[in-house]
Amino acid sequence: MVDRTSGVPAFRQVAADLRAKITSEQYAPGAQLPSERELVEAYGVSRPTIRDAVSVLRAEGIVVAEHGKGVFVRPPAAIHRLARSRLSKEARDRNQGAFLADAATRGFTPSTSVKVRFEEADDRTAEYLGIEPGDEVTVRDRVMRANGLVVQLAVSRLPRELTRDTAIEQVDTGAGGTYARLEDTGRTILRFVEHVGARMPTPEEAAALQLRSGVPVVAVTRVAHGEDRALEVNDMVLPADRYELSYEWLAD
Amino acid sequence: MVDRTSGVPAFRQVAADLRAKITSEQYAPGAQLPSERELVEAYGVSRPTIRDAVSVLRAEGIVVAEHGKGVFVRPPAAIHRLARSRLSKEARDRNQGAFLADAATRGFTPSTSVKVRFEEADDRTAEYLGIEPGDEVTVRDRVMRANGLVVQLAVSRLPRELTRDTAIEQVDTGAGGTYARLEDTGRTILRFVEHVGARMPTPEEAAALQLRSGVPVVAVTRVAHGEDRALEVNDMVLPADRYELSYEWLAD
DNA sequence: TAGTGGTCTAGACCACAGC
DNA sequence: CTGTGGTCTAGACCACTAT
Repeated sequence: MVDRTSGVPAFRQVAADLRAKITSEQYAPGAQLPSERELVEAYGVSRPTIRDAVSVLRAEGIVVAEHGKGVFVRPPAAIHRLARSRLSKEARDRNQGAFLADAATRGFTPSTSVKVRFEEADDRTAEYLGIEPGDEVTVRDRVMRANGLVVQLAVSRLPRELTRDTAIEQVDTGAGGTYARLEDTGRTILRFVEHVGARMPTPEEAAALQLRSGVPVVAVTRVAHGEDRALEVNDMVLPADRYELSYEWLAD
Repeated sequence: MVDRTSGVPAFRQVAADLRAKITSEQYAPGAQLPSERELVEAYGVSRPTIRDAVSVLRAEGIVVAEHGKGVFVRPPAAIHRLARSRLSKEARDRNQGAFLADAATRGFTPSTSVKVRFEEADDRTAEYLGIEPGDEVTVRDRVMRANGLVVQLAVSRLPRELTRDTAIEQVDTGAGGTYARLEDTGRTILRFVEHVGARMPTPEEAAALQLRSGVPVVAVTRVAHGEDRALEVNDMVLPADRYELSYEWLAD
């Protein structure tokens, strides 16, 4: 039952009570919550109020609703750790790039869909690549799947002049991937910089990644630098409930 | 007006229409949306339906509601870049640690509240620190502010045996911070590992960080390793709309 | 005082899951 | 078929902001 004199909205009281029962494992991971109509009885409020309470927990990502079945405590997802050291030259030479390198060390079957297009650099891309806005860039738009499930979206952009007459402008870049083809042309990759942030997905991303509500995405922008210029900027989007990034460096 | 024959729920149609007007800058960043009652007229649906539509956009973090004033397109927040190279020994020696190092290079006035306590290691902490669950750990719980605004929560845990009779068990650890005191005892920090993920904040975190709805947090777990063992595990929580982490490494 | 968003009710009907 | 969540209505009153 809710306290009508406390000043705290009824739906927040219900949400807090349900949350407490979840964190105390009175409702364990995977367990079903009482139905909305049962909660109406239990707390003495109307169904829209119960739905407001449940939607708070859904936005927090701690429960999921399944139409026709019920509301369930979200079980913790299996976290994949992506170690960035996999981008070493040695690892690149062994296979087709960072994503497949990761697949190889784990048990899953990777697949990738690639679309190649050309566009004019926007301000942000131009800044990262050290070129002028409007300059032509080669865009490799990739959807990566593990066992058929979409797990990552990635969009690479390179100055067109670096990719002309190379397999980078083809869907299949061959062994070693984009980075190997860049090195074929005499460009050496010396340094990587990654910028890591998080945000809520766009509706398109939520659909592509099959994200449940309340799950943010991790947005990674990786810039590959050569001897005298930036060679590639790669924008990656990963579901935050399935991935964790690991970085390691020496203290001095 | 909504299309009642499409099968798409009315509130999603309204949300999609408003979202399109926002991304096309018909409603520019910072601009006020029409009031809910005006939207009721414009789309020919009831107010709860309009509120459902707006709450979709709020969960996506693209609008913010201000009680008594209106609903506004969220302007892009200023992003602070936290470069992890600031953890070099040189930088540590110059000041009191990573957070103050960051403040020094920017214009803001930093302040920190610290609470020290002791507890038994849980499974996760024990695993990171290479100790047994139940072993005593020293916990430094910190709230970091920039110009008074809470910008980061951090909880450090160290094996108690490493901190006994050191300033690490005091609120003020002195020049160079925790890492410098560890090195005073002859422990050298050789390696850092960071695990980066994202999730929706708990209600406590949302309150402490003054997070608006629809803003995730970036969760960083940093482990500092010495010559033969892990010395510290630090769990940090940052608001994703204000921070971005930068990592840099050499390709080979 | 007027306008805004926030909360809440008591229903109704629909769509989906499972027996 | 029953029970579940999903959508929607037409109001009501409250709390906050600004004039």
